[in-house]
Amino acid sequence: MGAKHPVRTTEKTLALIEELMRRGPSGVTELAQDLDMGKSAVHNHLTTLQDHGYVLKTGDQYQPGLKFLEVGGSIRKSMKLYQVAEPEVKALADETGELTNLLVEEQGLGVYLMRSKGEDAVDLDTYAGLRTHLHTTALGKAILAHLPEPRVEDIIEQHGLERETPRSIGSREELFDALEAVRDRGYAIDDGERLAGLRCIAAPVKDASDDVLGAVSVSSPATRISDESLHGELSERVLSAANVIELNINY
Amino acid sequence: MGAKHPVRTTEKTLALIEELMRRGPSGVTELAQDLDMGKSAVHNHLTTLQDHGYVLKTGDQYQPGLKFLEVGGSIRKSMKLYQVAEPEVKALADETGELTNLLVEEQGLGVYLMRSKGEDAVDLDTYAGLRTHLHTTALGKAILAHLPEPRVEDIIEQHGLERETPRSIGSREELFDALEAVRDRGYAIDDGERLAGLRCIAAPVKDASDDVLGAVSVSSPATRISDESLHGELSERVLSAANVIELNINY
DNA sequence: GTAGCCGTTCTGATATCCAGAACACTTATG
DNA sequence: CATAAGTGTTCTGGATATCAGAACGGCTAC
Repeated sequence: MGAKHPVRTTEKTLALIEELMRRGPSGVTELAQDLDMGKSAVHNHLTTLQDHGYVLKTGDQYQPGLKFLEVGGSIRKSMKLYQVAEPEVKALADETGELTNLLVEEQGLGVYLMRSKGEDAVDLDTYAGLRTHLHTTALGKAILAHLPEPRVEDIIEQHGLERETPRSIGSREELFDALEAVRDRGYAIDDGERLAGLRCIAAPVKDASDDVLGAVSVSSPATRISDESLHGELSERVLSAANVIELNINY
Repeated sequence: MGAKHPVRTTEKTLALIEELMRRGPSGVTELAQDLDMGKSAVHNHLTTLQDHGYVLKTGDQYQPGLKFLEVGGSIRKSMKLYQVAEPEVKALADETGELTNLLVEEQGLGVYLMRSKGEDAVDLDTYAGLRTHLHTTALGKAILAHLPEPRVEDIIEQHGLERETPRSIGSREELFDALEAVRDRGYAIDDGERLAGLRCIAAPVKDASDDVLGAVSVSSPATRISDESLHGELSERVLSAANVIELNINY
């Protein structure tokens, strides 16, 4: 997807922002070294970004500013799926007491749109905006299972099937078997594949023409959740939440 | 705060992003017209941003992508105040059943870091990342009241004191009187100043050296909240939440 | 006191951005 | 069904803005 005529100056600005994110508050000299740019160039970019609110300066340290949250928050708020799913995902967290999530696919990756913590929820280090490989989570598998097959092939091609933990999916065959199972059951599970001792169960949200819009999940420590409840009450709850969202999204 | 040597190309990229936010999904030609740029320039910028995930293309329409949420979410997650305040603001919403908020000051404006909806919460169109003038909300007044006076003068100079509604603060004198009252009471109120029929009550969060870090608030419809509870139970709850955050933030 | 950091400013050679024209394609329209 | 008018995309070269490097001023350290 490489641009035919990329704007190199813009790419430098973006690289600078991402470096700032990685490093946190930083000085001009260290950034210039890490990015192989002159100090003056870095300084020009930083002050320009500062003028527009994207970068803050405190003392001699620069850091990314909350303007990014404004842009991101505004985009999320404008998404129909978020608008109708938000109260349902929250309700699901309150009902179950667990951690619930909403994921969408963008450019072949999963993006968490929100999470909601119930009373007894585990504390994962996911956050709204976080990106993840689709084949490594129940949420992602729920989405992949309902994408057209050529699309899935594209995504594998683009992002690979890196095995994140020993238990996780790491081959094309494993993945397609898993997706088949998801379609049969109606929901996807993750039994310690991403994090030992953590179980997730996820259901897809589809629109009127059966295209998948995203997925909803519940995450729970394995100690708290029996096999029966995993495939019984809990899956019912997740499927029901997904269903309510589907109904509301099609008016 | 104008940069001495602004990077004009970067400014064009940022203008493009903000235009995309305002308009939602847009075509190349309309963007070029609105921004007074050539079509090829707009196209080059868009494809560059797309390569890096900041812009998405569906059909012939471009739109801003969730990468902004990733950057913004990651910044928020790295903020100490957010980490310790998040569970408290949520607990405050559960206790009171109302809408609760967390605001910080950045570049003279208020930025909502989060909001949490209790069972009976009103539905405002605020969202995480939204910016607001400090003098127009209880949250903002709670912060202004505890900033050094020269800083407050700077902010007035920079952003003015536009009156958003007839009841809201619109002069330097009104503001300083209000801030004095906030310091006396310990909390700030907004009685229909921003939205008719909406009452807010906000308390500042300060660090060990008494610098203000942000503010916490509860928003409630006036019909549900008497004068006694406003200045009694409810203010106690907000102050208590702010206090817990202060304790936790200083270890 | 002076050596070594830092961020900031300045300059001009040079890399690159971008207007405009041409192209490919789809959708209106007579 | 032709053809006109819209779209996004590609290409080019001359104008322009970017950026390396050097110089500056303000720190802190020793």
